[in-house]
Amino acid sequence: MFIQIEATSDIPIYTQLANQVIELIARGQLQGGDTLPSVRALASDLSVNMHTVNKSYHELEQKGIIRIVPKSGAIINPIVQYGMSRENRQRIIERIRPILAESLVLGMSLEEIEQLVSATLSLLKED
Amino acid sequence: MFIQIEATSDIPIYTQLANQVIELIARGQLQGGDTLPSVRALASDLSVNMHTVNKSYHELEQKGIIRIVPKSGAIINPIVQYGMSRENRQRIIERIRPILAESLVLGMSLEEIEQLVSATLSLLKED
DNA sequence: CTAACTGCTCTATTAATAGTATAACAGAAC
DNA sequence: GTTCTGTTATACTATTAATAGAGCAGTTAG
Repeated sequence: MFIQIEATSDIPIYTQLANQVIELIARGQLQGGDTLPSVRALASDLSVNMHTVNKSYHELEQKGIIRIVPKSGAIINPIVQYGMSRENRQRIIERIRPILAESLVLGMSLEEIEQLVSATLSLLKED
Repeated sequence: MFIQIEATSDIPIYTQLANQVIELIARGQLQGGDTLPSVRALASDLSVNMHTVNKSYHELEQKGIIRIVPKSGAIINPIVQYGMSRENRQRIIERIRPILAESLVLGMSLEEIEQLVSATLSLLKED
């Protein structure tokens, strides 16, 4: 698990952590069935508090990305193709919408924005 | 100016406000040269504190979307086509990247994501 | 079986952020 | 000249982020 936390970032540590786990899954370096390190182990590894890692794991669980088995560990859910619920889809739109609006206002064309999205998606698939 | 604030939202008021101004500009309902209401007027209008509106305006100024003339008012900058700086572009990517990664992990295909982006961009252009 | 490890809970503290509130300053607009 | 403007300063409350330590109870490995 290659995870790096930037302490100076304005992004909360537990969000940075969740985002990086998500990227590892998107990239295939973590797969359904794989287990995440214990909250204590990862906290120690990152020099971060146990509760911070715990909060991160629960955020991932709430998103439906992992499941947490009490007294045992955190397991990555398999990616369900075509399993995107309307709620999830709506949540994604609400998060992406202000960013797209800002891109338009900053002078990007529709084509430029779509190209930026494609490029970023490709980036996520690289090793 | 049709702006609505959701007090119960987990999104800060000043962010909601800035996002809605940005959408109004993207939609063409606000154009370069137009002025925003005074911080006091808008604060009173939205039943919100003056400092909250002030913070919102400064966020918009920092993004390069408006300029604030001291003792005068806030004026919307014209949209500069092809004026997207590398810094702005990078900032957009960093914000959109974790959302795209999550979409992939939740089971969306590349095509579905690109379609969702296009649909959201169209939504932003509607009246 | 025992010991180590696990997620979970509880309590506490510190620091930062969001929002409100009031007041005052000085320039702009009418 | 009065009103309105953005700006600054201070203060207070509430919430969140992060750390810290302790303990509980189930799981797992030796």
